[in-house]
Amino acid sequence: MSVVASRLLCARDLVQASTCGDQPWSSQRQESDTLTAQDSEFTCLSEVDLFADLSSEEKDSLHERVPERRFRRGELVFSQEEPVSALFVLQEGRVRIFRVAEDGKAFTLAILEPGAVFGEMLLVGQQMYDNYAEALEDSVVCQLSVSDVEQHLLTDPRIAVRIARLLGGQAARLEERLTDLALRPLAARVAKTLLTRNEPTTARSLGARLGQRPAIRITHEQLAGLLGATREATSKVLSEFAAQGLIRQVRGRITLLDHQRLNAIARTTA
Amino acid sequence: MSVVASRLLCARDLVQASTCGDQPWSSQRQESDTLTAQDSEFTCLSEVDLFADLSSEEKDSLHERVPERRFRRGELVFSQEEPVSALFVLQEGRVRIFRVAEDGKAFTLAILEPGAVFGEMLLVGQQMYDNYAEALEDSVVCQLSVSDVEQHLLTDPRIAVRIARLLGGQAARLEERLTDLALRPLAARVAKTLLTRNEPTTARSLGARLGQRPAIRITHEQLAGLLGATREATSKVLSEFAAQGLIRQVRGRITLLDHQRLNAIARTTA
DNA sequence: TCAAGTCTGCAATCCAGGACACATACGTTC
DNA sequence: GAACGTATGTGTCCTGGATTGCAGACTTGA
Repeated sequence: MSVVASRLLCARDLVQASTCGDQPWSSQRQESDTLTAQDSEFTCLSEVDLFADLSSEEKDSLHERVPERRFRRGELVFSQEEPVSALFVLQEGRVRIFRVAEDGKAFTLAILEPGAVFGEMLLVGQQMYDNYAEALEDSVVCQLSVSDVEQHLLTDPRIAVRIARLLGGQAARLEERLTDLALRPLAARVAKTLLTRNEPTTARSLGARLGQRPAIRITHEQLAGLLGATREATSKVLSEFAAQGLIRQVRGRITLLDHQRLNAIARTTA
Repeated sequence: MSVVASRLLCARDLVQASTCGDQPWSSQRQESDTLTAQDSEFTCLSEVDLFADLSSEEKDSLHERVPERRFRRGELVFSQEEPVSALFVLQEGRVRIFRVAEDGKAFTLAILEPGAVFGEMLLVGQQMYDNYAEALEDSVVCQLSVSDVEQHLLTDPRIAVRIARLLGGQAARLEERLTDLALRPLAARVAKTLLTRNEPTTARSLGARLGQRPAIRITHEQLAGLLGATREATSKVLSEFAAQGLIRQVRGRITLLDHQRLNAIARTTA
């Protein structure tokens, strides 16, 4: 049992990544183009249901004190050397939360899309986390400082409930993944992950909301890290899926063709 | 990769279990005897830090409306047929939370000791859980009904924060287990689990607090279920540990002898 | 337009644990 | 104290994935 090697090194020395060149969301854009043009411009706080209960004045006032930070692909948003000191909202780009074992192997806890909140453990005082967060592409995050959090969030009962809900949902999903990892073969986990990844969970997958499911943007390696499997094994499963017409693959993105059968595979046990 | 078979059947038809005969906590008793004699008599609410912020009057008032329920060893506290409809506090006995896959294999999410709160997902509205809860021995639980919860807990900001903390801690532990399952060999997981099980986490492991660590009360099979491994594989690891003088085993209980080396093994990766 | 890095495919080999099949021992019961 | 159920010890065989090594296709930056 083990996992993708993606040594930390990879994550580190990628401080080049041109700011121009690649438009990370380019393809998504193509597909959801007809929608609102400003869907990559949201204010950190709107659209994030953690703050849904705040009036717009409150949001504005909070928003003013929220610095925005940019990370280039490969950069670490936080790590052990630079522990979580704020609550983050991913505004643009994609971020991977992961852990690294002593031997360098990594396991991915989550791959976040815009609208996601992370660093939430800060909220509940749990600090002992050796989690890392890496920008998978050039990203923009807003960070609420600890004091912001304490003043505006923990004191507000409406938000406290939202936080509880957030963490509850998280725990639920973790329980699910844990039992899947324990009880299901790789193929099932692959299928399941693809299916959930395909759902519009985050705040702004506008295109998706219209049934216009875009391709899932993920590489075999990223998927493997999320599954606790090797890239090779994951690739094999995906190839088989493709051969059976369940999915279509194009370098870095996967389109689901047969939800039905994928679902069946996801429920597989032995 | 897979797991203990303990078909659900086992959990069901155990409706005999003598009420007299065995005193579940008998051995613990022996070891913490010198302490307070009423440590198995706590009021559901005191000692449970979820309610720590309530005044004793509040606790009393709440306590009156809290029915106590007894379950015999093997009985299900909740299941899919009888979904979670309340928030439970384990007062006496031990309860196992688990899930069952389509093929009958089970994975144990937690084994709870007195003072533990469960059914917490109810708190955050998440309902889609196919979790089961089974009494591992004759047990007593208090149950707060949904309306109790809504009136007294969700509305109270102090408690909302406690809930968030509870769920946060849970998520943290799940993340840990998930990455361990993905990255560490069985032996490491066994060692780690033993070590954490040995810590006094729950509200009342009074004996333990004095460094007087009692034996861990768990069978190989239960441990295996918790680890996502087979009973056989788990047994083998434990035998090796015993042979190396790391632990001592007596039918149904395990005593740790060499925390040092166990810790080293727990950090093992390949 | 070329070189370097990234992503995916493929195959051979290895091995931790799973699946089974028993055997023994302990404890509970009557 | 006989008998059954539960807990543990072992052994064999078998397989899903891990490991390793490499090759071809795409992308991207300069």
